[in-house]
Amino acid sequence: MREASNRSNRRVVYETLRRKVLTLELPPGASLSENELAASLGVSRTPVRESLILLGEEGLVRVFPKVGSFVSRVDAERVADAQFLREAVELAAFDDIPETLDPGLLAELRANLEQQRAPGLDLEKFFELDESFHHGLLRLSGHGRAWSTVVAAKGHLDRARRLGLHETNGMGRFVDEHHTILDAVVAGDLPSARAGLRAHLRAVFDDIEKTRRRSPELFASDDGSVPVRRSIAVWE
Amino acid sequence: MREASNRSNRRVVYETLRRKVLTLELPPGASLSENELAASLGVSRTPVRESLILLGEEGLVRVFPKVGSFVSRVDAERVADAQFLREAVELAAFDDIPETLDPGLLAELRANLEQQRAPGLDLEKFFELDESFHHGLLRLSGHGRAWSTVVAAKGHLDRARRLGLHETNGMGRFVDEHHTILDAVVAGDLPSARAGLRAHLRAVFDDIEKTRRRSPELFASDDGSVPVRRSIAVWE
DNA sequence: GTGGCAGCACTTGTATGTAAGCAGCGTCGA
DNA sequence: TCGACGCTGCTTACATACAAGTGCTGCCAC
Repeated sequence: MREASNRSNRRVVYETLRRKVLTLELPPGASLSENELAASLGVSRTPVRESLILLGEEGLVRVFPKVGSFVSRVDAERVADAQFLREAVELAAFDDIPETLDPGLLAELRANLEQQRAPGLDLEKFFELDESFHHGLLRLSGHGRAWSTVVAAKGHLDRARRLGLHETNGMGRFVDEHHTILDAVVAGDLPSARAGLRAHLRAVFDDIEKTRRRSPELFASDDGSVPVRRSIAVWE
Repeated sequence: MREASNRSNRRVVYETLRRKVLTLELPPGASLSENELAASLGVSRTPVRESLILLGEEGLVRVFPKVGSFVSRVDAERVADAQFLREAVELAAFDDIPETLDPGLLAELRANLEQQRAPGLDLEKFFELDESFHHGLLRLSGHGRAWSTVVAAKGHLDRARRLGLHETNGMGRFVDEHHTILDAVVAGDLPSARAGLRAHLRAVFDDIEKTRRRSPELFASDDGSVPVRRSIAVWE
């Protein structure tokens, strides 16, 4: 099956840039010249440009015609929007949890949680497991495909979370909450599962808000002006 | 190609194509050659190609490398996904309705409903008003910005609705439901508003399902094969 | 020193050229 | 008759050339 080849140059460039933006390797405000990126990635401007357009639609990049392209600042409003959307979707999915859960999927979720408990877990690996866990919760109710929309909308939220966890180092608590939620689902106690999930997502959000109050400069809202070219400390 | 407009060619082409796909002026399966479109729109292939990539990300167009680009068939799974997402978002918004509603926004919504009652309402105009109404409901709770994500996700749903309304001609009932919902919100009766909205959205969905059973060929799910080139009756 | 202006360097937007792959069709051989 | 095979014309993917606008920079007049 020749599906739109995942190996196309554009796909590679897009995924590379997206990852770098989300992991803050490309920090908010960073300049993204089509020419520079093309040269450094060893491709022409075309796939780079097409990737920047896609990232622009996602809100992760701002393109100023004839001026330049820049990684967008973390926008508190967009973070709140994404939080609202994901909470709405993940909670609504619980309404459609079937009587008997898919055993294979359940095993997958348990294995995932096991890995979250691994000692010395890398931060990026944790995020990966966290994503997979929440996606799995949606799949339990047959709404796994809605996850891609959530993912596309929550770029700003993810960057904010990374900023927060860099500062608080408190991912252990989130892992505990994951266990509690899954246990409630398995026990068929949906009200508890709902409450637990809502509290979990809200806790993440509150964490972000704390970070925002502590380091407001990271969250300066995008008002349409071109970012000033200064370096900002992103972590440490 | 002189554009006195500050809107880029790409934006114009993108919006034109998107509108034509959603209104079924470009029916599912239609071929979208970059060259042909560029010639007929009076631009080069570049903005056309970039627009097709964006529409591809939205799922409205399928691009087969080295083969061709086609308007995607209405995919029942994607319709269901969009229905789930919009219902989740619109219902969750009701949780955040403020005590006192924004008077200007309320007046806007009432004026909108008034127009929905206009005699001999054009179908496309109705869809426009419907969109605006639901967006307005979100804005009442301060979650207006989440609408754009819903819009981006519900392309397949919109096409399915158009197919359904062409066959049933029953938009009057939906207008009544709009009134009922808004009245409940204004009265502060959120449980009724929630129930009414859910029933409303489900009714739309059921309507689509009826159409699907009647005309399954319009909904053939996209399995990765290139559409066969045959003409299908889209309405009438 | 300072204000103003011209020009340059660099940006994205658009157009076009080149590469490479699939599909359909006609031909040719058995 | 029928199947294999290569040609041909189309497609998108990628590279590059050109256009047009922006903002910095440094020179120059005062």
